[in-house]
Amino acid sequence: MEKCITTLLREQGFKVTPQRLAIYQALAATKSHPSAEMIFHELQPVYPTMSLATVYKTIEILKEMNLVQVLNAGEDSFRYDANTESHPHIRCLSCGRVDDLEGVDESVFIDQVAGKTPYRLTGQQFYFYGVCPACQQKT
Amino acid sequence: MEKCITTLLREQGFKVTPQRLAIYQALAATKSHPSAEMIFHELQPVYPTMSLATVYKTIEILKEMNLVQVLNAGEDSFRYDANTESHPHIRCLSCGRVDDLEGVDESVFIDQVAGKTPYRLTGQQFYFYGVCPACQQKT
DNA sequence: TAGAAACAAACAATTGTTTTCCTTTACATC
DNA sequence: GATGTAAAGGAAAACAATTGTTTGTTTCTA
Repeated sequence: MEKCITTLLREQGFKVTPQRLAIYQALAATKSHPSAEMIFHELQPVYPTMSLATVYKTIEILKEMNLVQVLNAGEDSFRYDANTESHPHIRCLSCGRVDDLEGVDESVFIDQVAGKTPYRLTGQQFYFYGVCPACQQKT
Repeated sequence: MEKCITTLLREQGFKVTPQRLAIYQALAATKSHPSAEMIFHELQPVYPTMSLATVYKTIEILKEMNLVQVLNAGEDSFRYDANTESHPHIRCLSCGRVDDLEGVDESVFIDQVAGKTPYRLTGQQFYFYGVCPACQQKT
């Protein structure tokens, strides 16, 4: 995996730097869909000189290379996902966590839409909102 | 319709002002899902003293009263819709317009998700992306 | 290992949105 | 209809997320 991203960066003419590897690996290693801020704080202890701007710029590159997708789950900041496959997400309105929705087949729904709209479809994002199991217990 | 929103405002203890009526009606009269900025510019000629802050404050109230819903179609600003029913939207990646998706039945998909997730579902947003008919012709 | 190209970090600028604070307005009561 | 008061409007400043710009540093080729 590390070899992969290293190679990919080189192929696209980007330099391979520890910061870029760290940011990508932080994203690839979690399912928590962190924001730029969250990545920054996670890496801060290991890379004390890392700046938020570097996180944003690296994500920009990863986005360009199709190694991350951007989520916009109705919050005031973006979240990022190293799983670039289109898949639905769900956000807990109580604690704010964002999870993948597993085992859901969206293709039928997408096909239906593709057949009905005059647009030429290129992608989609599905966001569900609710209360996660942990927060349900709290109440 | 106008009587309706006037009454609703009063019932909730809000004052009825020309600005509030104008903002709600601008939203109710269009299917273009305008942003705060767009509403502001539309009303500017009629209410020269109207400020962007008033637009935001009024939208906040309308949101609270469930008279508008907020869209977050992956742009850098929010859009608003006086149709508060949950329904899928599609955005043109070329010109930026946001349309409703008509005649699409999302209930089967939602039911599927409700059955699979441990979350207690409260809502959802579906965003599709593509190229609108007008922009397809341009290319 | 030298040197050019690309980079990271600090800092500043932008942009959408919210807050502040003072003036004006809506509206219940007289 | 006049009036008092709480709420609303407006301008500007504040804010927060993100994006440029600059400058010294690092990577990697030759």
